[in-house]
Amino acid sequence: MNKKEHKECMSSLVPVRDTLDIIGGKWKILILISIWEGNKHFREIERSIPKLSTKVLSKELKDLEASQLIVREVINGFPVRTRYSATEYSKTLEKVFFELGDWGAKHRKKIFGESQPKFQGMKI
Amino acid sequence: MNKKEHKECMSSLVPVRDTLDIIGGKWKILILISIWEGNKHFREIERSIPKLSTKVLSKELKDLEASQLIVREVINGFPVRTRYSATEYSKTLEKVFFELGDWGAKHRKKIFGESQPKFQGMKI
DNA sequence: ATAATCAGTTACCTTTTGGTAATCAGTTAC
DNA sequence: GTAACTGATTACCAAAAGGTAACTGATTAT
Repeated sequence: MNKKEHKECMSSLVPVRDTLDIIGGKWKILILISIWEGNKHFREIERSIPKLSTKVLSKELKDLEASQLIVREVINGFPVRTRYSATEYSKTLEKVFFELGDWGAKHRKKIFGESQPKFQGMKI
Repeated sequence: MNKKEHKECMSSLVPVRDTLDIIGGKWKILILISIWEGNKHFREIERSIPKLSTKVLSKELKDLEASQLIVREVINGFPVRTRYSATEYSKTLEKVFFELGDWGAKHRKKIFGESQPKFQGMKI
């Protein structure tokens, strides 16, 4: 066994980690999907995702903005409102999402049989 | 705005979360790739991944085994050895990995330009 | 006047995660 | 006989993540 090659062979993994750093974690994709589905405002997004606190939402939105997946606009008005929207760039994640969802669905069948749980039953 | 639809629309997300629960996190894919690349034994895998501690590796291997992505065999012998190997089933993750890596590579280019960091430079 | 809405921020505390070092038993090399 | 290797497990501590509740300031509805 040639131990020389151990460390170098892992470099293929860096981009994979990059992606997971950006969309991984408990909330990022939930939030992205919520915005894709049409939720635009802070409270609206918050209410669309059970158990998500304002503090965490606030932080995650900043992360997503920094990754250029969403845009934040402040609308001056009576009660100040902000509008979050998904960028064109965020749509490049479509294939990634499709594969994640596809594998997850098949895996769920393999493990649990045919049952398809509701969002409620999700362990968050 | 019809608030009725908020909760139901998120159900598409469940399988995506399932997948991320299984291969997400700091170490899971690193370990899987290490095994795919040919590392078979506990110490061998440990040494192939900088900064990975025995405690965490031990836990992650159990998780991966529970997800049926790897198999653990104990080989009775002089110093007891264990052999970890990737299952056929783990190969169904190929497309997922490809998309994760592909998006990550493009994203890295978008953010940093052409530079391609070594494994060493990885933030772990 | 009082309460509620909007979009957050802050302080405080708990839970989870992760790292370090010691230890186990058995065997081999020096 | 002493050290080192194998594959872990355990106890102990540090850091990170996450939850709760209070509060901002302006406005509108009761």
